[in-house]
Amino acid sequence: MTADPKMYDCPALIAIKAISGKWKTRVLWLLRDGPHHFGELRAALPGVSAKVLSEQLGQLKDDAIISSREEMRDGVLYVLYAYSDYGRGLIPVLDQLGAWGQAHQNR
Amino acid sequence: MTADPKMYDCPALIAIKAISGKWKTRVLWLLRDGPHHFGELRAALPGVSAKVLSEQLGQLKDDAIISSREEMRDGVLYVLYAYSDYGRGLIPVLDQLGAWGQAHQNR
DNA sequence: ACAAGGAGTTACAAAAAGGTGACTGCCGAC
DNA sequence: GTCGGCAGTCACCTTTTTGTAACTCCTTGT
Repeated sequence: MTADPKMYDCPALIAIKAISGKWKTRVLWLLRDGPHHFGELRAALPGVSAKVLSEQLGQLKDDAIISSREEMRDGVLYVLYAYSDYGRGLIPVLDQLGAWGQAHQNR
Repeated sequence: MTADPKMYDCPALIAIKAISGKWKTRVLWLLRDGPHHFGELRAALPGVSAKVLSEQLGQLKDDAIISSREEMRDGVLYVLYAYSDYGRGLIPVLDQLGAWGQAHQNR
């Protein structure tokens, strides 16, 4: 990835690769108003499978955009996902992307 | 697409769908400094096939981000691709995406 | 011991995206 | 009329991404 010369010509592609995926932007959208655990995300995203959600959360974690912490509640384990400080830097970008997307939708 | 309720929750996804594709951002990058014809784009993007380039140019045209016009030069037909006025509105978004991508790359 | 709730994982299947090589259509020069 | 340069298209195949269903692990309460 870093060794790919074609990538150099287009830094935007690096950003896109980090946030594209059928559910990633939606997850990132949901996490704006605070941490959510796996089951909440799953319930909020009708149609997502545990497998794919887990994969995409893993990729967002690998990119350090989100982080997770475990929490015991009532003897049951919850894994909470939230933006990392680094990941929060992505929010303005997502906002601008969203603004353009919305305008594009009803053009 | 417009009828998909899940889309509503995440306008950023609409934008991403419009610009994601292995070559779209790179094409958009090249078109910043003026129109280019098919063969030029192809030569500037080592590894792209005529089929896929043609497909992606078609999608960018369908989204009205770029436009094309034909031109005769030396008895040979060239098809020039360039940003549309509407598409130029995407440039600041790509810039911000690129800035984040670059920072992300060497984090 | 076992049930219940949460968080995944695994093997497999389907769908979408991208790639290949050969082919077509157009136009003007020879 | 045939050749060369440009802009694609077509049928087919490979790779990547997403989806499905069944299953595991962990912890506390009964």
